Amino acid sequence: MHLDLDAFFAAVEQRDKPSLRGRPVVVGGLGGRGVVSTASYEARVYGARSAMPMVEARRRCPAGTAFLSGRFEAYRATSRVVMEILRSRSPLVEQVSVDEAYVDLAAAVDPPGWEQGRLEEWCGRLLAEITQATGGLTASVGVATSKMLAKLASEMDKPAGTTVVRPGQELDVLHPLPVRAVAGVGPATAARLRTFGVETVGDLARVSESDLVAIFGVAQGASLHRLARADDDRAVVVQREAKSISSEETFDTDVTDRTLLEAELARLAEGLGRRLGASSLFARTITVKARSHDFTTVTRSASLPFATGDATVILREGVRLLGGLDVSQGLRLLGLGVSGLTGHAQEELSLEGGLAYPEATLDLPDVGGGAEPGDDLAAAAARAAASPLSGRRREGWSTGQDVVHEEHGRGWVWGSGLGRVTVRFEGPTTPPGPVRTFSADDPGLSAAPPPAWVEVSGTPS
DNA sequence: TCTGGGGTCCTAGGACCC
DNA sequence: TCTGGGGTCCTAGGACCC
Repeated sequence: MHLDLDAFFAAVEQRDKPSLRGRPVVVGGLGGRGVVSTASYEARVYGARSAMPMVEARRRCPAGTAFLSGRFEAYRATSRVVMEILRSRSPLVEQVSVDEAYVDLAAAVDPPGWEQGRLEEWCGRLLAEITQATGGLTASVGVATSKMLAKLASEMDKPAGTTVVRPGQELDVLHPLPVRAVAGVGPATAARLRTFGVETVGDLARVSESDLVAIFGVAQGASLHRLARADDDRAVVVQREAKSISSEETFDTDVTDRTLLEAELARLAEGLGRRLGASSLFARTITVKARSHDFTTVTRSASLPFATGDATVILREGVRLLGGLDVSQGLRLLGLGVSGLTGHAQEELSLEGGLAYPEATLDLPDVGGGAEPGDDLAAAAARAAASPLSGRRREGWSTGQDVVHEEHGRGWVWGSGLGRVTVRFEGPTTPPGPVRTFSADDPGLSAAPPPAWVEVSGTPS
């Protein structure tokens, strides 16, 4: 079963503010460059749609339309109520977004059969309970033999409708639909298919798999071939772990000033650090995203040799990455993201023998783990190899990297034999210069200018 | 006043390792 | 007579979804 809450954001607003009931309501970004998140059914009459620029929605909707920026905490709270009801029916609930979920009815506590009428009645009771528990919101559901068909079914009788596609009916329902109905077919794929004369899912089903693979690649080609036949065995997955966290901001007017851009990065990094902390996650890869006045978008990313949850580390890397971009024409959007998420900061892993970070804050040259501005880096790297901590193994060793990490004069030692040492440093100070990497025996190491910070790493031998 | 924000997955090339 | 094959990781961009 697929369940979709009807005009969700707008419906919550109308529930909480009686004066909005029966009136057009548009929820979305109210700034100059905002777009519509949700339009109530009254606003859809005038052509307001999700993803439409807000100015366009304002042009179309009559006086008396409410334009709102949204109250996400209220939406999340209402969503939780609905998801709890779904989980009371089956343990296998996959929440796709705040307003959408799949439920595996085969795993239900009291699974309804396919008999005519009984299934519809079961869904009717579910929808009634949702409406009652949420203070009047409605949802639409679709039930079928696969995720794809269930989702298509849920869209067929909106709002507050139930649609069942029974076994054997799949292709009769699917094949007349436009190709856009297939999961993974968006505007670009639909346009390419049209050049081959493929308009409907039925047309798509007549294209050979080898042709589709030749045109769209292995993954998408094979997927199109199967989905066009209603061959969809994707499982209902209860919860997936996050792979990335990001935050971005579109400016009301394009920004050229690097000081302003870096201030924005600081704001974004703060938020990311907070969100990482809230979920006890740490990230290795930092990504900066920049969109220009002409809407071209570039990303720059870099992977740290360690995982971090620290906003200042994320910010420092973000500023460095932004430094490599040309902002002279102005940016309309700036974003910052982290990925390569793990549940443990490598800094916090303990060493065999009971030596644990951060208690092991030591004078760097003594442990041989790093160097300070002005140090002879080649000598420091050599000392690292000769460190008394050499030979210790870090618990949970997995990557074979990051033996020693030093930052701002504090040594973080992850002991190991150092078979080969590389010194990576960033300099000079503000703004951060480029990061350069040297191997220990590189003569350029001694000749390099004093760095702002140094990171020494090696490969365990 | 053209085009948000938060995600996932895929592809492709290059570096690097054995 | 120049230079294989398999694999992983990293980076950048694009398509797609809600």
